[in-house]
Amino acid sequence: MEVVVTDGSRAQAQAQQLVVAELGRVKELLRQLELHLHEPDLCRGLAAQIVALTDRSIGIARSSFPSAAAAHFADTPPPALVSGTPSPLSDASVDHHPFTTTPNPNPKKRKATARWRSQVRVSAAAEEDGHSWRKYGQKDILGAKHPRGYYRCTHRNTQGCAATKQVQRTDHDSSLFDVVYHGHHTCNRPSSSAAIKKPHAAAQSLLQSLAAGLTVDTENATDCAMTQPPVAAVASVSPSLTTSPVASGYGDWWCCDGGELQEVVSALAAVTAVADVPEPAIDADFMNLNYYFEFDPSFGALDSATLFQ
DNA sequence: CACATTTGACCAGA
DNA sequence: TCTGGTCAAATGTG
Repeated sequence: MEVVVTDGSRAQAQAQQLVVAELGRVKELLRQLELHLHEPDLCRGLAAQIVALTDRSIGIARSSFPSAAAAHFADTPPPALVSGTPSPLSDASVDHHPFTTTPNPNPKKRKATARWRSQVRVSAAAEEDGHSWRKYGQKDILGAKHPRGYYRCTHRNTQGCAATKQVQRTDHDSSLFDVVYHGHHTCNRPSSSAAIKKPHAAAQSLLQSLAAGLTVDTENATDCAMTQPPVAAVASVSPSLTTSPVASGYGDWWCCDGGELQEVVSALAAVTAVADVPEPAIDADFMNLNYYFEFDPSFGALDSATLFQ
């Protein structure tokens, strides 16, 4: 599919037709899905097509009607892999406090977590991520086949490390896990090499290294420059990236693969004060995994003009 | 004995 | 009122 842009209104009209056509196909696929609910394999295939079509439609809408699309998709949940079906990942309580580890006055009250988080989908074999975790809870999640496990860093008490993660088997493939990380590790890991043994750990390491020295050169971001996570900056350039082949955006959620992650980080490095962008341990798994980021609108704007000037 | 996991209860927010 | 995140006592493991 290709949209030839001649002028703004005409291009928008063409895009509108494309979106309508795509949504029509989505509707038809949903009808088929409804008719074949008793056939799991067929359902999975149809669901994958629906996700892919929806992805394209959103991309068209966002590139052609940026303001309207931003408003409409602002609360869209994160996408699943194109090859899979969506899982019920919760975006329940996004904490917008900075990286505080202040004592919690109320022991039963939810603690503040770091404001950035990333999500990776990993195979069972790659679930180990080089960090030491201690499980502190498990919950059955409404609509999900598998319970969600809650983990915090083993060094939480000894070193005050506030990193946590949630691990949940995906509905459509129990050999895959959705892993949502909250906060950064501030603990000293026993072995740094362990962190780069697994592909998504390499991405975590990359982003955390970047976060440590990141200073975004915008007026609005100076207040939290020292601790501003790269994911926020990634999200803040979404208007450009969604119209380029670099990464796909879903409102306040982002998706890219390992190769795209490198491009995003490189683009960030060009407009930030990061002296050296670390080189992650790249392998085939790293490149093939999808990484999801959350957009935090409380961060200052770093627009496309700034990034690609 | 120290540390990790399990699991029911509690709590905040939607 | 319901749901998801966390706590903490009980239990398991080496």
